[in-house]
Amino acid sequence: MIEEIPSRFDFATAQPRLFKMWEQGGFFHASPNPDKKPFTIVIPPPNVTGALHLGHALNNTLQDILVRMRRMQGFETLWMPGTDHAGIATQARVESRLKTEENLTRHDLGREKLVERIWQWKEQYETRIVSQLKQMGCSCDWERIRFTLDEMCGTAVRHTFFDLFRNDRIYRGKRLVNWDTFLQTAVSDDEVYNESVQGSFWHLRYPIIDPKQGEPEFVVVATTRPETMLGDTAVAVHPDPKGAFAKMESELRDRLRIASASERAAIETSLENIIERRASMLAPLEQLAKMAVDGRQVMLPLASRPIPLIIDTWARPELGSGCVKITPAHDPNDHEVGRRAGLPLINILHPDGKLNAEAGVYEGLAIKAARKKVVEDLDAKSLIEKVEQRQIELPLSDRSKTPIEPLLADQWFVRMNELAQSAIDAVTDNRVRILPQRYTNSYVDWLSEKRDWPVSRQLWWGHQIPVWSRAVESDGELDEVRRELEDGLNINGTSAAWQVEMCEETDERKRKRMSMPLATVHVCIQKENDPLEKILERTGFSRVDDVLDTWFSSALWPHSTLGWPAHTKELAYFYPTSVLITSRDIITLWVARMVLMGLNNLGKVPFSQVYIHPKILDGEGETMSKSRGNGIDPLDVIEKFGADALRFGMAHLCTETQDVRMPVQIECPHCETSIELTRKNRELPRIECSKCNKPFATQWAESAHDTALPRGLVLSDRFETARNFTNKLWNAFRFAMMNLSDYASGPIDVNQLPIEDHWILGRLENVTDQVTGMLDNFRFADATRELYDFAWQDFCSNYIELLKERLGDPNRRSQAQRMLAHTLDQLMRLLHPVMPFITEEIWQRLADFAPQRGFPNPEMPTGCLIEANWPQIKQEFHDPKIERQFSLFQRALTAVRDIRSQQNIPPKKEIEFVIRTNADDASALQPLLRYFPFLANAECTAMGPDVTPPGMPAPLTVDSLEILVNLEGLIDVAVERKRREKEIDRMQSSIQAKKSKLSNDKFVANAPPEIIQRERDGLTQLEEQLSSAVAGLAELPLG
RNA sequence: GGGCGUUUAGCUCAGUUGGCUAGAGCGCUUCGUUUACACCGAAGAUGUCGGGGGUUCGAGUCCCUCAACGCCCACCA
Repeated sequence: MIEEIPSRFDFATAQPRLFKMWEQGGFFHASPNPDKKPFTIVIPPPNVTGALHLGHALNNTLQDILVRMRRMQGFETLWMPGTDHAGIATQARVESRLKTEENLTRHDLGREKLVERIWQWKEQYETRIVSQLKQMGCSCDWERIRFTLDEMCGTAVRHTFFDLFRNDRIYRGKRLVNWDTFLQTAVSDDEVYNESVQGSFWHLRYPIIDPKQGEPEFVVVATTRPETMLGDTAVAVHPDPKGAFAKMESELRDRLRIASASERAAIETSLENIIERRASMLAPLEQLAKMAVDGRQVMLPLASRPIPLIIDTWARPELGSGCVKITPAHDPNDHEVGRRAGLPLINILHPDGKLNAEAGVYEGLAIKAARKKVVEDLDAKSLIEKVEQRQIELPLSDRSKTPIEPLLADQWFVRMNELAQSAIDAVTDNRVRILPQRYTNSYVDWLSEKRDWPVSRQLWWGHQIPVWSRAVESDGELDEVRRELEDGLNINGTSAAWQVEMCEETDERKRKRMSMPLATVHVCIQKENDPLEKILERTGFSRVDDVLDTWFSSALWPHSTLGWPAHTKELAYFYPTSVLITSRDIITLWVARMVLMGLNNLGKVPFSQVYIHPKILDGEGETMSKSRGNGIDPLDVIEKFGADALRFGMAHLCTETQDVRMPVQIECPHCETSIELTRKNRELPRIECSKCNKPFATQWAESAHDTALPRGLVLSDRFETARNFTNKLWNAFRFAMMNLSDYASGPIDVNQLPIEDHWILGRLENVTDQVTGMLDNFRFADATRELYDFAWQDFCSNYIELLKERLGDPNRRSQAQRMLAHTLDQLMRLLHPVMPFITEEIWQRLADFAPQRGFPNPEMPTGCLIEANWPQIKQEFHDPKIERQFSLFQRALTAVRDIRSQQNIPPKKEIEFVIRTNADDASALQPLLRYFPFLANAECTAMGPDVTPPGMPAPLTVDSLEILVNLEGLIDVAVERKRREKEIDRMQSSIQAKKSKLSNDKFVANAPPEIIQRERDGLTQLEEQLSSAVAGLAELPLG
């Protein structure tokens, strides 16, 4: 019979079979049930840009653990699955593939066709992601799967946008955006990264118009982007250089006072620089500041435009020339300066990165060419003071890897003032708790800035902004449009709303020159395909092309997926959700926005707890990513170690730390040797095995030569422990099967249970209590550790070993079988959330042999473990006395084994020993003595306070026990002497430490009495043990 | 510049409110194939708890300080 069960768990066939069973059994599906309490988690929707990585595996494992536990605890449990359309990321992927495979741009294809292509891509990747999640065992309600760009989410997005628009929380404004000239779209700040490159720093001379006696001829400004000078509209100088220098100096001196030694040198250097600089620069800067106040101008070279000299604190006297050119349309800081000073904005760029008509003769040149030409022309006029070479931080687009150009563009914004405050309040008054708590700081800090949220993106993939706009050129036209909207169309604000955006530029001539309309009228329509759309289009309105930031729809995820704005029964029952589990990098982007949108739309926070899990780094401390070649695919781990091992491994490393390191190996497909992946070898298309010397392919394999080779799995040996654990469980189950063939159900008589049964029942209760509490508090690593130790040590190594003796005794066999079935059953329940597959498999097979089991009376549990009851927390068997006695037994066992091992006594050689101990412990240990022959091939011949030591006693002391093993005829005197001397040494140093502690008056006076008593007792015991050990050593023959 | 975190065995990490003779897994050494399991069992070795100072009867744990590493945010004409 046992031959039918292989000695290793065949996870590869069990996983799909069990998952199908759960899915078909409808266990994943949740629907409102008034008899139960709801437990809801919404999945952080993975982007449809690619496959899931190990971070997702961690994130989703943790969610499934909670979901499965709550389901077993009797909650109506909904885990809402779905994916995110991930706006720019997805569009960029599809566009770049279009380029490489078909040499087409999105403009060749057109909006509709491109979006169609992206939908195809989405289908493909969504399928893949869902399959990955299912292979991991994720018990989401797959019938409810959503997509942030599907119709249901779209309705929620439109309602939300309309509501914000109507309540004046949405506006259009000019804003400098990070413009990607390659993709021709704005990208968000977090899609920009900086690269440090060697670059030039040009110092340009702008001639001063009509310099007076004693005034300089030029003002010098410095820049890394000289071509932007064509858009300059001022030169700024600090209004009070003297005050600025003084302030800097005093600040530095303050810092110097409290600085640490290591900081001192740097501060002193900057202090010297400031003082030196003030000496040479103060007078000229003050002169320039005065000229600025007098309204003087400089001549902008090449463009030959006079531009004003202005004062602004943005010009920092300590930097560069102390003066700064102001290009409001192409630099975020300059834009602010321009706004303060009322400067005109001159945009010199086309969206494709070529210069426009404002650039005069430079029109049509790309930025790079324009820069070269501008520098040449300035040089020809001797207007370049100097060129420095230095390290420059160059902003690049994460999507196209091309330089970012700040560009002024119309963008839509959400006013954050009140919304942000509501989200701050929700956390500060604990309606939402973020764990670990330290992350609340970044959440609150970020929201506190209350910066308006730019929500428009110049993309085609996303929720198109539901606004129709019309430019208005005169006051009369504006009145006419107003009348039409108010009277003609009778827009009353319930299903459409409108705004008038007046041009910031009041000078009509300038406005016309910059072709800015007097005003723009925006109409927002709540419902899709409203007839109003057509009417507006007939009257000169056109729809805004932009789509919304992907986070706009993600922000609605907890309620949009439940059907909002419809008043569904799901929404009423499952919202607010219970917990959100996510990673720290999207606390601001996502978590904060969900909170404020939940409050805005429903008046309730979307979840009460947010658990932030650690980030997984590779063995060198770097972020894992596919592009770096150090990313682990969860499917590789599942293939090699099984889904349960993946999950256990993930949960096991989930401590409260912010990062976790995981060394990455690639496995040779020929001989299964693991080869460490390092910075050196991780980007190779093929690797040669260090053991069998055969080559194999990696993810980078491209040439036919390489792709023909078998691919190595990218893994981490950190999953081996978990895999071994699954196998240990499997074999414990095999053992049970072997011994339950004649199982007969029936009650277990509590009064007849031996001490080891009391002990395991107590442990079971304790572990249930611990694990439940730990999972309640997101202490996943602690919970798995507890389960691992209990299952491996207590259950397998101790309890099963002890049961073997009873199972061989016909009189005691049936009670032992019932205890075995019960304990295994309970253990499987506790492990199920972490390792659903193997536990379900074992549990079901256990039912074949022992359908009715339980303590003290047998019951017939439900068919599937996934819906079985979570073990109850009782403390009936929790008994410290029994725990202590059992631990004494275990330590005595180890002691006897130790002697055997030290003395090299063959395992088959039976040995004898006696135990000298007090009457209480002796009677407690009595029932366990029978196990020594089984577990150590050793016989305890006598026990009690006055036993006579055997012929050649080898003493060993454990707490209150003195164990004397008879070594007659076995002894290696030299080894034994050494062993005892070592033990005596240890005792002596221990005694010394205790003595000095107890002779310290202050310790005796201050320490709590129980601590002192413990020291005294310990000392007495040690001294007794020592004297007996010394005596024993003296008796030892000399060899 | 502001905020946060980490530093404990060769490696990856635990160590709740100070009471520790500092633990686990992997790796290492020795022994073992007795029918659950060699993805196993038994035993063992390995630590100035990053450095220095302080508080305390007592510090891996609390405070100060120095150092190294990492993350986030801001800024860089």
